[in-house]
Amino acid sequence: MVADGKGKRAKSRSRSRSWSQGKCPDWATSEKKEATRGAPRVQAPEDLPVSAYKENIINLLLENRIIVAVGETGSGKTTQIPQYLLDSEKFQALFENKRGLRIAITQPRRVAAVAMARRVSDERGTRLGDIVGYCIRFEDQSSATTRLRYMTDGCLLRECLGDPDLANYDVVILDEAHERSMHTDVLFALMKRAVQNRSGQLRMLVTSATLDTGAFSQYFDCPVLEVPGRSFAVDLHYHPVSKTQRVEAAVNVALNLHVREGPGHILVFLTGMEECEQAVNFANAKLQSMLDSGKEVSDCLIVPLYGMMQSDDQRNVFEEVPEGCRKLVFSTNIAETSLTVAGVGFVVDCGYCKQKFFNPKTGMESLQVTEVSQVQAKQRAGRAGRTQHGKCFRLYSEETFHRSLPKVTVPEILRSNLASVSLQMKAMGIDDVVNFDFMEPPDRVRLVKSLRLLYLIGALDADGSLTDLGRRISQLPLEPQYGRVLLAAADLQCVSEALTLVSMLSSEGIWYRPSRQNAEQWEEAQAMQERFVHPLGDHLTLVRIYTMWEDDGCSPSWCKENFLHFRALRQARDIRGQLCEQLEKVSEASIRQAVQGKRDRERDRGRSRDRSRDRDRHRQRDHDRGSNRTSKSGTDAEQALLQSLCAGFYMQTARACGAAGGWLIVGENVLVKCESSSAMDGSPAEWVLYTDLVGSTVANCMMRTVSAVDHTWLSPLLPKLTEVDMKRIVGLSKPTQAQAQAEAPKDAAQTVQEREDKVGSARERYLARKNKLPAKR
DNA sequence: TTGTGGTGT
Repeated sequence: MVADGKGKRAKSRSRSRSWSQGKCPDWATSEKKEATRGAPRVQAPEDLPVSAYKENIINLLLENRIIVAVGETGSGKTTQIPQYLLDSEKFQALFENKRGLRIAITQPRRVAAVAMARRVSDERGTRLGDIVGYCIRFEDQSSATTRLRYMTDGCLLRECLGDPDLANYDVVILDEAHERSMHTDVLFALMKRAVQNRSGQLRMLVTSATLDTGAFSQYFDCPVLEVPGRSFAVDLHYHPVSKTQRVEAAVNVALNLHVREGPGHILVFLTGMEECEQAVNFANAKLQSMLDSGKEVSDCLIVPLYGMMQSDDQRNVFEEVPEGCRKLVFSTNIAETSLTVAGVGFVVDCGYCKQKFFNPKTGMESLQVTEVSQVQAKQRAGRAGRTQHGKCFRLYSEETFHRSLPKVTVPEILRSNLASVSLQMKAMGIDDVVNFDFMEPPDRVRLVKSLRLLYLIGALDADGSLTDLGRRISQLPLEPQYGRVLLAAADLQCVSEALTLVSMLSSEGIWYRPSRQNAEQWEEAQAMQERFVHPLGDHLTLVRIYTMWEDDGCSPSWCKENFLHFRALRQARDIRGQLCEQLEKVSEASIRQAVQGKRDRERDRGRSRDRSRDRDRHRQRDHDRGSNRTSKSGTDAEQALLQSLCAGFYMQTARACGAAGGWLIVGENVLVKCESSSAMDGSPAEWVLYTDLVGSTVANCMMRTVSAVDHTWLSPLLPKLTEVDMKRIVGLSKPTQAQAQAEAPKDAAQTVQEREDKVGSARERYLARKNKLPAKR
C-alpha cells in the first residue's frame, strides 16, 4: 500500500529503494523520522497524462495569475507540474526577483506532503531538503536552497500569519482542492488577496479531482484546464437495502463477491469502529458456517480498518497475503483518502459516513451518520480501479444516488468552530471577518459567534480589534481557548502542568476503548483506566496520565498495559515540546526556566518514587492517590491549573442543579450531565467546567472532559458574558461615550478589582429594578 | 443504555 498513493504506478518503480527498511510502507513513516538521504536519480514516467499538457500549463500560467487544473488520480499533476515550472526558462523570466523560483505545493495530509517531496526529490536525483523539500508540523526538511516545497495546508496557513502576501514564494499550488479542507478553504481567500497584492509576481494553481469546477473558476475568475486521469474503469452495481441493515447487507455482498469473483481484494466502507468490528464478526461467522456446511471457499483474511485502531493492528491490514488468499477489509472513510489498500478490485459502499458538525448557537459538537456525497461515492468507487478493472456495489439505488445524495460534501469550514480562523484573520489585519470574501462564506451566526468567543477570552476588544493578548494567542498553534489557558498559566505559575494538559487535549484519542463486542477486554480496559481518575476531574486525570507515562520513560509497553494509545501520548509529547518553544516567544515570563525548574522537582520526586516502586509498585500508586497530592482540594499547582483553565473556558461552566442531579450551563437554561466515562459523573461538585459539549440535540447533550472548579475563580469572569455588545464587536456601531470611558486604559492589577466592582454594581442595579417592579404593577 | 469519521498548525 502507499500513502495517498497518487501516481501509484510511478511510485512502484522506486518501491524497492524507497521502502528499503523492509516492510515499512509510507503511511508508517509519520512515526519514523526519515533521514535525509542522497537518492539516485529515478526516471519520471514519460507517459503520464499530464506531460502532454506541459507547454499548455506553462503558457496558461504565464498569461493568468490564477488557473485551475482538473485531473483525476494518477495524472501526475502533483509531481510533474511543479517541475515543469521550475525547469521553464520563459516562466522563470516572468519574475523580477533573482533569487530563483520558489514554489509551495500544499497537501491536506502530512504523509502526502512527505511522499510527494520524496518522490520528486528522487526524480531529480537530489537530496531531500535540498532543491526539493517538505515542511510539516514537527518536521521541516527544507533549506534556503529549496525551490519546491511540499507542505501541509496548515503549515502554509501559519506562514501567512507572519507574511500574508507570501513574499517567500513565486508560485503557490493548492493541491486536492476538491477535498475542501478548512485550511485550504481559508487559503483560497488569502491567496486570492495575496495574488492581487503582488501584482503579477505571485501565481497560483489550484488543482482538483472533480469536474465540478464552476465554483472554482467563478470565484477565482480564471481559466480551467482539464487533464485526463489514468485509472481503470469501475462497473457500478446498485443493491438498495434499508439503513438499519447495512452492516449485515455489506457482509453478505462482500462474501458473495468473495465466493464468485476472481482476484482482487474487497474494501467495504462502513461508518465507524463499532460497525467495522461487528462486520468482521459477522463475516467470520458466516464464512465458518459456509465451511461447516461443506462449501468450498477459498482463503480470506478478514480485517477492520479505522483510525482509532492500535498502530500495529492497523499495520496488519497492509501485510501481504499468500497467493490465492483474498483480503476483506471493513473500513471507515479512512480508506477513502488517507490510507490506500493496494490491490483492491471490489468496493462495497454502504452510502453513509460520520461527519462532525459544530453548532455555534450551543457550542455543541455532534458526530452524525449522514449520507455520503456523490463526490465521496465516486471516490470510494475509484478505490476499486487503481490496479485493475474494478467493481463497486452501492447499497442504495441509482435513483438515490442522483436524487438524494448531495453533489459535494459540506465543506469543513461550514461545519466547524471558526474561532481560530477568525483570530488568524484578525492577526493578519483582516478586520471585517464577517464580510470576508470566502469562496463559500460560512453562516453569519457562525462567524459572529466566533468573534464573541474571542472577545470573551480577551483576544478582541469590545470593538472587535485584536488585543495584545489576542496577538499572542494567535501565534500559538492551538484553539484560541487553549492558548488563553496557557497564557493564564504562565501568570499563575503552573505553566508546565498547563502545557501538559493542553497538549493532551490537543492530541485526540488517548483512551484505547476496545469494542464492546469483546466484553472481557472492554471491562479490563475500563478497570485499568479507572485507576487514573483524579477526584477533581478529567483535566487533572489527563495531566496525571502524561506524567506517569513520562516517569515510566515514555514507553509503548506502558501504554499497552494501561489501555492507552501510545500514538496519542507521543503526539502529546511532540505538541508539548513545540508549544513550550512558542510560548517562550510570546509570553513575558521565561517558560523554559519555569518548565525546567518544575522538571527538576519532578525528577527528584520521581527518583524517590522509583525507589518505592521497586519495593512495591502498586502500593506506591495507591499511596499517591490517597496522599495529599490528590486530596479533595488538590495541590497548589493543580488548583492553579484549574484556575487557568477558567480563563479560557469560563463560558463553558455549569452549576449544580440539585433536584435533577445535573448541572445548569451558565447563561443558558440547559440542564446537562457528564458523560458516564467522566471523573465528574455523579459528583456533587457545585461548579464544573467542560472543554467539550457533545450530543445531537440540546435536550440530549453531555459534557465531556469535565473538572470541578471554584466559584471564586469564575465570579470575576462571568459578568463579561452579559456585557457583550455584538454590534460593536462586528463593527456595526461605535461605542457610546460611557462605554468609551469605561474602557480607558487600565493596569492589570486594577482589572480584577474592577470586575468585582462591576458584579457589585450589577447586583445593585438588579436590586433597584426588583424594588421598582412591584410598584409598576 | 452508552460511546469516538477523517484531517491539521
